[in-house]
Amino acid sequence: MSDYVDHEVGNPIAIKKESLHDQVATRIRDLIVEGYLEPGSRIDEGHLIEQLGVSRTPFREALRTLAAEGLVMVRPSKGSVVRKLSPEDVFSMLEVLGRLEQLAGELSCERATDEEVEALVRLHNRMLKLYQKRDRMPYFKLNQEFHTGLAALSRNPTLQEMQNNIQGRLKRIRFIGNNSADAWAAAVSEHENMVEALKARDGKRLGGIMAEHLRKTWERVRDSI
Amino acid sequence: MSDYVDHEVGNPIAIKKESLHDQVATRIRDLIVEGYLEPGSRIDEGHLIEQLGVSRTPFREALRTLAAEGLVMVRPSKGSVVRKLSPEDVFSMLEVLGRLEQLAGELSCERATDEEVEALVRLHNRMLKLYQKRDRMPYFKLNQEFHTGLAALSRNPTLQEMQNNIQGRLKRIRFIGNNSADAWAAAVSEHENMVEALKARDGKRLGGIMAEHLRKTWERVRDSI
DNA sequence: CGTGTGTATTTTGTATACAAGATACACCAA
DNA sequence: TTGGTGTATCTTGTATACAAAATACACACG
Repeated sequence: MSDYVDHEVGNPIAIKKESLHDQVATRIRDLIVEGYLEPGSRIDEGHLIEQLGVSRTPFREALRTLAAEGLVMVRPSKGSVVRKLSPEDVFSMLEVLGRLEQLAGELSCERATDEEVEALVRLHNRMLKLYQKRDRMPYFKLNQEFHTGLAALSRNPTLQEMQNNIQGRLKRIRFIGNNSADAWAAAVSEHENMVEALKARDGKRLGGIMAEHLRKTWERVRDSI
Repeated sequence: MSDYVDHEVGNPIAIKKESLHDQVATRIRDLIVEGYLEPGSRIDEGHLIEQLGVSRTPFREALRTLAAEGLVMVRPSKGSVVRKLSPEDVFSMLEVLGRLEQLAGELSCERATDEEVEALVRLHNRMLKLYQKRDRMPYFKLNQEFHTGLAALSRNPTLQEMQNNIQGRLKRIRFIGNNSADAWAAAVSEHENMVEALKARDGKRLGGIMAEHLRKTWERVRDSI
């Protein structure tokens, strides 16, 4: 989740000291997303703390927050495993995510400033360029940013947090989900529609597009699970 | 969040050994909900571990999960505080919760068995009896159960998890928010409508009622924040 | 051979120790 | 008095030590 740790936001002077705990959590999150830690596999504490060069205390604390985020499972006295997502899990996440982004779409149209809308349009244009070059990885990253960005325009912190959480859990799946050329093209065209609706500030329409987009996302990833 | 800790569900033989960590987390959660730990106040580690009779290790792990759940804020090197909800926070949570329960309503009508529907109706009837006696506290508890129960009928674990998380954060607010007699009556009547729609398996209608119910909940609690 | 039982080894859970940082406070100077 | 500086004290962060499980494994017995 958004992990309520105060990071002195908006203070450029204060040097940010991230606790080992946080660093470790971020690190493991990455390891999971990038597939170095396989879903279902045990997390070898002894091995990892050696690799990371930290003691068990911050490491285990990190595991606890990752458990609360739903990325790992802690089995009492039996160690932790990277959580494995069943197709049903993924489906349920996309079902919820669809509604959340639908709401985000509706609210953004009401609450975003013109500047924010423009910024998102520019982001979209960068995505288009990447699509033309079929530059998958950077496209993927910007895509995440686009969805996060839209959620931010909703001015609803809870919505952002929940969206962020689900997105985090799905990242790995989508990361490997090498959707076909067709699917990619379809997704891009859906994004076109989003941007149009957002510019027109047509919340209902944008919401509908978001819901539909996520519904189709399921079809695009279902086979890669 | 649902705190991915394996509790050997569905195994009546295995004696459940809850780790200190989990017990402490539950305990602190209760302390927060019941108001023994005030929002905004610092969590005195030294004092609490003494009261609880545990060492710092499991205690601090518990704090981490509570932070991830959004109940506590950890300020690096400065200790933790019980998270304080601004009216905007509460509003944003209800905004999201409204959508989630709307979805829950829609899905339940499609996916619940007749038995499950009947069980929820019975729960509703018990609530009615409590309402007639104006027995606030037990009513409140059953109300939570009702909403949780409806979410369960959606067969969507992610939805249940998110709903549970938000409900947990709001518990304290709604707990103290002693709505007026009118407000209570209105809520009861809304519940009547829910049950009707559920029995008729009219998902769209139930969804609408849920969304509206949560919107009105905001009006019912806004002043008690 | 397979199965079970007891023991050794590893892993996990919790407590404690130590270090580093933050806070409180007293004392001095203007 | 007020403001600032240095020191003492208390809190927090991290590492380690110890205890309790769980797992692996070897050996005996059927």
